[in-house]
Amino acid sequence: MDILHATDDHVSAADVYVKAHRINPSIGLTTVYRTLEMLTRMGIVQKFDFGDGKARFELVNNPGGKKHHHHLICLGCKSIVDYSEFLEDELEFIGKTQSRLSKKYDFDITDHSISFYGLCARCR
Amino acid sequence: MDILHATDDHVSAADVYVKAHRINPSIGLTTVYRTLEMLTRMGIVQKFDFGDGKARFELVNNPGGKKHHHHLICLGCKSIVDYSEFLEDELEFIGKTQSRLSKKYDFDITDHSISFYGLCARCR
DNA sequence: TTGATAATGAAAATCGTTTTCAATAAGGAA
DNA sequence: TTCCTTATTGAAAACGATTTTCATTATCAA
Repeated sequence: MDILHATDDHVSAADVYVKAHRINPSIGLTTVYRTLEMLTRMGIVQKFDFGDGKARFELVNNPGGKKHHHHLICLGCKSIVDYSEFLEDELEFIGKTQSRLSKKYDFDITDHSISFYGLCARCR
Repeated sequence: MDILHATDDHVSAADVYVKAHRINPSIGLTTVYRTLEMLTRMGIVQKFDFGDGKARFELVNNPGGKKHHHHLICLGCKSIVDYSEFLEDELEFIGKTQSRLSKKYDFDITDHSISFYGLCARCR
């Protein structure tokens, strides 16, 4: 958790492993996977899938830090930008849509994600 | 493409392979992957990642069929519901947000995806 | 018909992730 | 403390989706 806390990035299991291993070389990759899975199940960590074959992890509500946000994904270099602006509009739209969908499809909706895809300045 | 056209589902490469193989047993899995990748690059097929480890494919603008839609994903059984209702609200919200994000982050945004997560009736 | 190039499938390689398993650590009861 | 049961750990193996390699087969223009 210190490691997750110390970085803004969306880290992969391997990223965490490298950092953890640097601190304590006796830590194995398996433990990193197990711990990330547990933290995810506990709701402390959120697991993302950006489609590049490896999962990314991020602390939920990194205290004093990250809050609700979404992603802007560059299809060129696969870089990811977090954004958390314009959430008022989102709140309104999502709230409305979610309640309509819940009703119509009899789903108990607990979460959502919005991603925008495109090309960043460097990849254009 | 006939195979993709004949199903509403989000099929995996293996799904396509099984169906293709049934029609012509000389078709290999490699070719299925290669073809799906090509169609995706051509913009004819869209590749999705629902976080269950395998990619799903779907025809873009399945003529007379699928149009712009998003997904409702059950965290229990991993089933996926397409929805294409309430797009007027979405259009407004997405359009506004997209143009703001484009400007702020200097991104050339070409696409977006919205996913809702929760539990379907059977998994509750 | 020929020859160069493209497309194909089988098998091997890759890579992220999960499982197995033997070794070690923890923790409670005696 | 000592003993015993259970939990945690990491290395190595297994796994599964996808990609790469490579030799074979099609394609097609000259």
